[in-house]
Amino acid sequence: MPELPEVEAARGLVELGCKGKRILVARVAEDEKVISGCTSDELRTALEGRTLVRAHRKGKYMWLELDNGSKGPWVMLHFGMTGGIVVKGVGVTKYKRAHLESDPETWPPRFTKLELELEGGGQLAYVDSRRFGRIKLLQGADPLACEPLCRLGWDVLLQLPPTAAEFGQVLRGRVARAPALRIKALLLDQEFCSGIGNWVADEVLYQARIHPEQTAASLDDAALAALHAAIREVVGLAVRVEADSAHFPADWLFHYRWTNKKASKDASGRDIHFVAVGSRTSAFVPAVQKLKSAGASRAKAAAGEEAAEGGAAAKRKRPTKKAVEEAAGGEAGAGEAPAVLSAPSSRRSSRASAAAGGAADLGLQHVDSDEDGGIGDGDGEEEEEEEEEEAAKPAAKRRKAASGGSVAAAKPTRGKAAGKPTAVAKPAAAAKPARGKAAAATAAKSGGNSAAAVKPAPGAGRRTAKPAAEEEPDEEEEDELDEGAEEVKARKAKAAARPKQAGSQRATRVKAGTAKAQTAARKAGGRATGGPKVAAAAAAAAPAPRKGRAKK
DNA sequence: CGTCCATGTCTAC
DNA sequence: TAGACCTGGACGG
Repeated sequence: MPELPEVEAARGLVELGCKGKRILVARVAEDEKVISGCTSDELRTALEGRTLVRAHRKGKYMWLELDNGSKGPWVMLHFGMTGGIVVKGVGVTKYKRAHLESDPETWPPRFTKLELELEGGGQLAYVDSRRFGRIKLLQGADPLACEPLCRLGWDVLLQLPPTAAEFGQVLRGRVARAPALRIKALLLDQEFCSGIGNWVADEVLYQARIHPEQTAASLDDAALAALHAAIREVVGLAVRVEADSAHFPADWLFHYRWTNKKASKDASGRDIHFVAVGSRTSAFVPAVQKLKSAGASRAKAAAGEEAAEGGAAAKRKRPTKKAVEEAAGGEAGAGEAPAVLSAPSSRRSSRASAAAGGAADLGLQHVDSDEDGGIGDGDGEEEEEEEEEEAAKPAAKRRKAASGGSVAAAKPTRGKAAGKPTAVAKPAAAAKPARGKAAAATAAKSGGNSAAAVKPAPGAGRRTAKPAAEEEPDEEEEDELDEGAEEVKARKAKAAARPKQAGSQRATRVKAGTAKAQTAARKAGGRATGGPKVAAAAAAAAPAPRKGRAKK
């Protein structure tokens, strides 16, 4: 999810857990989707025996510097939507992502694609359930000159133009060639600036009070200045709290946009609307973020066009969801004084800006010059964190209120999420669909994803026979299974205590998987070689493949 | 069950 | 500017 703040947090995590340590063993999953551009053996070889010197980052990409004389290769990591780093014993506390929360006992975590065993006993894993993430080797002395990285625009944390004026200049320069480009789309364009993802973009626009569909070219100086400040503030703060949303200010839109219940409202009770910009959902608050079409609508706005605004937005989002119903609703008088928004915002702003500004300066020279930096980047800001924590409390409360009773379910759900996978996945983990169509027919397609897909190094692991040797699971898999058994017990106990929903749902799912697994053969091919060990178990437990989901 | 949604790229019509 | 690519969770029936 990683958008810049989370990747930065992951970078810090990697340095925290691995910097200066030698990599004794590297296990790489047979997943040529995620491990791209090189074989898993090549990746393993590049890592084993080397010491991790540093972890660098630009935008949403991160790469590892090894003690190979800076001649490469460098190990590049991208997290897609669901990727992340887990450090045994540490990662769990650092990361708040539900899908990364796992029992410390469970190792490697589910969906591990790369696992490092470090000297001194530390262990680190790169996980990615959806497999949109990428791990690849970058050759040469300058990773920034390599393919994915060389196309990235300035990093929004380290290379944000220091002044609003400069920022405006850069932005206008880019926009000159695309007068119709909407600001949201521009912010998401990694070639323009790197690191902003969907939620950061929405948050930034919300704070800057700019409508996501506003044409970038139409933004005046004031708007650009607000945008500049908002980027600095949102990104800076998110990074300082290590991307832990529990520490985001209570008034951030972030807390309200995903409360999948109809009437979403922001911290001040204003309606949140949704529009698709560039095929991504944009959440915004029409009461604060008004769409103004250059000049012309100036008059309109003056003429009290509030309603029209809402209406327009509603129409656009129409295709999306049912949030339309409440489109017409109030707004009438809601449009005023965004107290919460402006007051605390500006208050924080000054300090946040100062901090981020410094980073930006450094960044302009060296993208990754933040050396020790990263997480707590720079000069003392501890006090501020405390403050954020304070702010976060109300956030949690409000969130509950906003999402109705669903929160009650959300909590347990999480628990379930953490528990269920292991239980269900254990067996699944042992399954590795083969490439053959025959195998494809039987094996559910979850192979490339399982922790067990992590193949031990030929030397270190032991038998790495051909996929043919499907019977016996790797020793490490066995360990896992054993280990899992106990946990399953514990979890069941817990499950019993929590709302029945969770339990029954789980059962249902498993069954569903079975049924589907039998029918679903289709696209089992692809990654995950390794062989269909325990295909039966797989069929029984592996979540079945979803059919084409061409949403229409 | 089925349907929709998701923190991100990448690629065709 | 729509799909594709993948998988899991929430929710509706």
